[in-house]
Amino acid sequence: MDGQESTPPPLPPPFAPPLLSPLNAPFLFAPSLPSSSLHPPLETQILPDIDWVSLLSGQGMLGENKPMIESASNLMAQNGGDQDEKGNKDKRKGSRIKKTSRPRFAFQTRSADDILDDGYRWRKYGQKAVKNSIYPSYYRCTHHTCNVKKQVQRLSKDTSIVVTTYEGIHNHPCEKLMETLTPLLKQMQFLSRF
DNA sequence: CGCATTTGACCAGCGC
DNA sequence: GCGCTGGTCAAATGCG
Repeated sequence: MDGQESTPPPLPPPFAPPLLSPLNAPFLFAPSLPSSSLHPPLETQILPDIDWVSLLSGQGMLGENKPMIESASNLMAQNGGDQDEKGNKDKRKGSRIKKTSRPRFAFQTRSADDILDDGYRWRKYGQKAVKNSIYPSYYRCTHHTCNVKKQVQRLSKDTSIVVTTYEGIHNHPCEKLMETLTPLLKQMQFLSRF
């Protein structure tokens, strides 16, 4: 554990598709903007709608950039973004939604830390051993109106690689980003008066 | 005291 | 139809 990897958090999913719902547009690119709290990843791969079997069995895509935006936006178009999940809040029954029913974005990141600071606040709601992975953790965005989830797990073949999967699109601005940008925006407004 | 994490149980989807 | 697996819930616990 040297400092080799104080991992640069990969950019959260929403950064991707300009094709996504215009409703979310204002926030789509936010997290990808550079800021003191959002460092660029040292080594990050974006994965298309994940093939966990090949991924976790060592055939990961590290080394070959694969665009995932298309598959993600397709999913989005089919499902109307993270708008689903409405109506199945009633207790546990029926609360589970079909897998792949929401846009998903995955990153491979070489990191010592499981938690990547993407500027949003996350609450862990579960962790359990699954067949092809080492105790993946499940997180949910703490924003009350936001249903975005993410799954964090390490490759069984190479535990230095963290695979982060985002599901859904944030429907609110990134707090940290806003903190960072606010003074900048004010300054720009001020300068634009001249 | 409030919020986040842990953890076991529960449940739905999928493959056989 | 049954069993397995992954994903989620929610109570208990920990921490600031």
